[in-house]
Amino acid sequence: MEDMEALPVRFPSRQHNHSSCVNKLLGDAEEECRRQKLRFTEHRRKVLEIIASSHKPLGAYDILEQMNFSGRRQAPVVAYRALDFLINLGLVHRLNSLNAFVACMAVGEDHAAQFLICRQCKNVGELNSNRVSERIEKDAVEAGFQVDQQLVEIIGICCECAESG
Amino acid sequence: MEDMEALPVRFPSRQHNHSSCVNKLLGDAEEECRRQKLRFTEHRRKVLEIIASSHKPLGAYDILEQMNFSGRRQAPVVAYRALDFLINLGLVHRLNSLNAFVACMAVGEDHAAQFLICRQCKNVGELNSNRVSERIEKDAVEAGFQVDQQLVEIIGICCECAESG
DNA sequence: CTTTTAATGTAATATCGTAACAGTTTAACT
DNA sequence: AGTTAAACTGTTACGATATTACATTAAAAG
Repeated sequence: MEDMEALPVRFPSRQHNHSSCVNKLLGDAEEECRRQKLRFTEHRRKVLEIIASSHKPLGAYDILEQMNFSGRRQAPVVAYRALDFLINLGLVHRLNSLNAFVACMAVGEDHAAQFLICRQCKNVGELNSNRVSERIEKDAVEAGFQVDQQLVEIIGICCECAESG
Repeated sequence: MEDMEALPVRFPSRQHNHSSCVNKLLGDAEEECRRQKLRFTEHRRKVLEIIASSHKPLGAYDILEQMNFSGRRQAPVVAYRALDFLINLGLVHRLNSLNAFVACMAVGEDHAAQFLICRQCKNVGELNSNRVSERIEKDAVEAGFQVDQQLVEIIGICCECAESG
């Protein structure tokens, strides 16, 4: 018998409101940091803001470019440090196939992180299917392998791009 | 009802015979090139040989180091060109999480390519579960996404490392 | 044997990411 | 408050990964 629960897929529609995403994520970040007694510093806020303002993946150097607070160009390590922090907190994901970063769309949901990468519009969604992660886990175990981490990146064409030819 | 077909998993055992892997793969490569009227040049042969001689993933620059035919150090692009060729032919896979390359263990089998990466011994196996790839395909389609390519990399501990503590 | 296509050689450069270490801020504890 | 420990920042330098561009040579097709 097939499991019919709804998929928690998140794919950004073309005309959705970015600024509400950003605010939601900044709020989540603040709260999470308060809870875990971590510091949500200016760099970290800024990097999260930059990433959250784009549903297209950004490279570390793209982010860096947008970090010129005071006209000063920051060193790469500044961006990487903030990214590490945000990734550990689960607020940002790294896309290995692109060497790029996206904001998490399911903060606090303890989700499998599977990515849908549209090679036309470059938007990235999260599939987050427990069926997929469980299938991987089961088959790996059956093969004698103990799973710590799953990286799943799915490249193709998103719904909206498929419709508009 | 659960699909019970055997998994075509390939994980290299510690004492298996590398040289037969290498010969098999070189033979497959030659045959495939003859069939497709492609040239199996010295660079390509050498790179495949180097990769096939290791079940641990190799970086492009590791490969390059082993390409010193005549004492001359090759330019990086030489390795990358050969790698592109071999990847297109399906003889070599790229591991995005490691920026590294491994020989295919299931040449000509038209397989889903899912990788089991042991973070202790660094060996890499192929899970190649159709159940996984079909699950991904189904769920992505259900989410309105048209899949071209799946990248699945599973990080953990292999059977032999788990046994030996 | 010439045309065209594919592969190579070579240099330069782009892109991505980290190490090391001194200095500063913040939090925690007398 | 004053002291200490931990975390964060600034800065420099460098390492690792990958591509562009273009001139040359080799191979296949006609």
